[in-house]
Amino acid sequence: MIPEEIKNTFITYLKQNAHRITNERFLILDAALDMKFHFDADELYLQMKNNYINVSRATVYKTLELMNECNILTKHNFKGDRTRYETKIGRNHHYHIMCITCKKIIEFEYPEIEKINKKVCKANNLTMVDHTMQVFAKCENPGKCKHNANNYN
Amino acid sequence: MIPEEIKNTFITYLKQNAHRITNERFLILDAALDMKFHFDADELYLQMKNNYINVSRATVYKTLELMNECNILTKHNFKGDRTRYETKIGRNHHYHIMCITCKKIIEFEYPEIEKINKKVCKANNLTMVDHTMQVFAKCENPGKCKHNANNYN
DNA sequence: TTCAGTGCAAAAACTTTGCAGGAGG
DNA sequence: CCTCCTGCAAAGTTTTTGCACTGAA
Repeated sequence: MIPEEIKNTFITYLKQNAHRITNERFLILDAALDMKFHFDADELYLQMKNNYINVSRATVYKTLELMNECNILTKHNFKGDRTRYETKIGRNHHYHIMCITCKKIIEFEYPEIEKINKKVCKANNLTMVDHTMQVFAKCENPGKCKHNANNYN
Repeated sequence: MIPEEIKNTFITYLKQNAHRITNERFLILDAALDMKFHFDADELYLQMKNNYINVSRATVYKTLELMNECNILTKHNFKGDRTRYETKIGRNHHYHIMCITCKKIIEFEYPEIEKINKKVCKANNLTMVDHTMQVFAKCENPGKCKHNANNYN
């Protein structure tokens, strides 16, 4: 079930940009919101297939891009890894630390960073639209990671 | 001409990790240091070819990875674009704003962000190794970007 | 009715790998 | 002399595209 507010955000964006309202787009939005953590296009496609929701890979890629454009999703890249997505809904802006030892990801919030970025953009006659930060770190004792983190995949 | 200090950093890293000291690796290091801005593996490969320095693409990819590991280079990704590299030599850590209107890139320094990240890592029993941030912004009047920026490519 | 969206497969773009020959330690 | 490195081509991975058909407006 897609929250009304998000659905409206999506519909508004589609209409404003002369995109059509299609059932596939809502199926993909719904499935993306169900993904608990970061995911990539192919994972979402397979997840949907698993649930007998058949849309093509091409449509998944295109729709994720639309959802990124209207700020329902953020894209992340961790140094050359495939592009991963994350829904923004109900979440404050946050950053990612990847443990280079165990590949797990820790998230943290730090509102001041957003303020800094907005300020710098303004000083350059720009309006900030989005920002992402990836921090890479390692455990003190490799092989025995004790930090509290999510699985990457 | 590769600065002695960088050369030594590279050699030390190679030796410590049982990698061999080869001529190709120095050719690629040299060429990478000559690149003025961000570049990707293929651009570097073609640039070298242009200068009649023949090494294979595979070797370029592998060597860039080594140079990243020993902190001579940083990797960046701008939302799904290909992996781009940047030499760290003689530069403070800095961040990137990409104008989504004209695709140009502005760099800025802000040492406090690094401090914040180190602090957060420490709080999670981690040691920060690296970090990258990409800010996306747009001009006030699209089509007439007046900010002072570098070409992306 | 019209034109954007879809699915499919094929292509493109980027990166890694296997292997045979060559060179560093 | 034993490995690791290199170059090449081939394969792998991820993403985009062309095209005929379908369906939203």
